[in-house]
Amino acid sequence: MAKQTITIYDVAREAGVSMATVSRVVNGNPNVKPDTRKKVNEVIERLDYHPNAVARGLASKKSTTIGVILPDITEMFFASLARGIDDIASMYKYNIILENSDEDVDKKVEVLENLLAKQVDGVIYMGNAIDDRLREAFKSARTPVVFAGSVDDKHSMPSVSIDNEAAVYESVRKLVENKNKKIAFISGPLSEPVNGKFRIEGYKRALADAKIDFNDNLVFETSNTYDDGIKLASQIASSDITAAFVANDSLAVGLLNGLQDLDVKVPEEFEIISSNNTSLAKMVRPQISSIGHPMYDTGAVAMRLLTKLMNKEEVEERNITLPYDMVFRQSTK
Amino acid sequence: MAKQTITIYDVAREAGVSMATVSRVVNGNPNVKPDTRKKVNEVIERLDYHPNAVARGLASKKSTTIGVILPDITEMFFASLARGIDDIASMYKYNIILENSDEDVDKKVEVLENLLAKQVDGVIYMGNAIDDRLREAFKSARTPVVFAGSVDDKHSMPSVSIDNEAAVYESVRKLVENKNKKIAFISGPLSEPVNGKFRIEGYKRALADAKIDFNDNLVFETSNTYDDGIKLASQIASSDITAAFVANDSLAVGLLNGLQDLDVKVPEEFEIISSNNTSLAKMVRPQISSIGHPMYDTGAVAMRLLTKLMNKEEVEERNITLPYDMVFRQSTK
DNA sequence: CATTACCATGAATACGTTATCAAATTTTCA
DNA sequence: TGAAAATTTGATAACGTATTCATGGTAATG
Repeated sequence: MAKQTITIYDVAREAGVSMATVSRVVNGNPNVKPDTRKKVNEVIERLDYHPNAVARGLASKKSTTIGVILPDITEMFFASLARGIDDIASMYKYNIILENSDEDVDKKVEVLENLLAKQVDGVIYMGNAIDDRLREAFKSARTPVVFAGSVDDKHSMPSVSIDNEAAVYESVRKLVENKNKKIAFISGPLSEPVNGKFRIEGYKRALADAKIDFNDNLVFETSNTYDDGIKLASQIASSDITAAFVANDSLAVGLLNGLQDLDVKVPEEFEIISSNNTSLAKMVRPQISSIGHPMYDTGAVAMRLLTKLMNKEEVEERNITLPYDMVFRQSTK
Repeated sequence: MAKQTITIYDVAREAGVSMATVSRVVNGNPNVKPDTRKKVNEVIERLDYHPNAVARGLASKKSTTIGVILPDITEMFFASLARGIDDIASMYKYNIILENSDEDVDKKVEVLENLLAKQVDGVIYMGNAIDDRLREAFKSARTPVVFAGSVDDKHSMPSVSIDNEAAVYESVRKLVENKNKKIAFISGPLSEPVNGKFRIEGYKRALADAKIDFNDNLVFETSNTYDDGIKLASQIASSDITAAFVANDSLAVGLLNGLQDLDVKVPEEFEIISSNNTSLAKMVRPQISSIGHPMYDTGAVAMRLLTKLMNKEEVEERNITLPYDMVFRQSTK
């Protein structure tokens, strides 16, 4: 009953060839006579032989596995990216080892070492915070790494993302055009470059273009959660702010619902533009205007870039910027 | 520059011991003198030695990796389960290889074989459809498999889930108590046992208890998407149906928004109870009453069960049913 | 002090492939 | 037809670790 694992050696013996030949057949090496190929394939079929990927990995030094590090798979944004990655990965016969980092530095480094120990052929990193220790770990790894959905602000790593500065600029300009004078900037931690550097720069530039003074009191640093959006609502409602750019959809929905619970009319009395345009944005009422982040494509392109790097192909550009679009819905006039 | 991989052999030589001893130290084998352990550890530290997990896997026949098969990681329900799985997995030092199946039978079988080739120590399967071919593949695998979030209706596989029949019964009973006579049952494919068997049985039982005749025209079979919920709305609105159990949150939100767009008042004119209580349910207005499915816990418990099976520990019960709770919000009176 | 039991260690081998290189076979071409 | 070239094949050595079994050393026992 206990059918023992059948190996390449069993196939070789049964087919009357050497294991080298079996290996060639399995790997599609052209240097094998059609007759023997057929014979070997028959035996493989008959014995139901499946190559052991671990042994193969040891011998070839390739695992056909890549590591994916992300903050939290339950965040729609990262799940969408992950889906794009996985689809392209499986197209190229790679598997994905998923690791949730919770944006915890120690955990990230640990997780990376773990992945490297497993001999992954490449790593895709998602997440906004990146500290020197992690950057160092990435650099000393002999394994290609691609950032997806964010860029290392020092541009030391290959990456795929959108131009967040421009996208936020465009969003805020729209709010300005709609006659708003007091426009809030609401995001997660400003320590993350995407917020504290790129996005806020876009915000400032749009204000400057409109000759509106930047006011620190209009910058709200919170977490990217629905609940924090709700909490923020009363504070916002009791101010004279009339519009906000919100860097995350869940956060924006929280704010939206919170404001409406306080009888603030959106968009008549308050306008909102969020970032990412996850499915959430069109599921709430009023539907939220949002920066259309090509999430799936970002993952897909990142994975494609990674395949090139793993293959040591020449890549023209290591830092890829994907186009975004502005999706205006009912949360703006 | 090109720092070559340093192996257990390098450590052994440098520490003046055999590789067997190094292996013992690395694996925490108690049979090693404290002095030598210390010495070896120092060398490991100094050389920055990291055991090669692939070689280890080949030698020990354990990969400390498990496979996770799910329909689509971008569905909140599965993402939450996956998160629970991952947290427990990393607690037990396992890694997760993620595979999206898209509920495609061929792809599932292929994906499973791929996972087995990679010598995963266990598999967690999520998804509602399961055909004989896949069941056969699971059974012939010498690797433990656990179903999470669904049960094989033949109970041939270990599983962790809630009692969907009871949960739907309770939901529909609530709708009956609220004086609804025409109550719709809306779900994804009835070919999936969770819908076509468990959930609809609960629906029928609740109707029978209330002496309401089961009417096939009140059963709507669709897909679990927001858009299909929207589409369904006009059909529902033009009928005399006054309430619905909806087997999926996205679908329910689509229906809710669709109805409201048609000026149907929820819950005054139409009541909705959905299944799963993902974060979506409380993000829309009115908030949706829902079956509180312990998604994270389901994943966590499934993973814990899997560790026991991989460890060949005795398990008292292979089919675990987790408690759910009913979360009544504003979509019911 | 001699004997036994136990603990710590090392040598050698297995794990199942791929890769290298030489040998054997076939094909080509003058 | 014979030599050279090209193609196909096999023997064998990695790959980096865990594991088994034997052995030497040390402590315990009488």
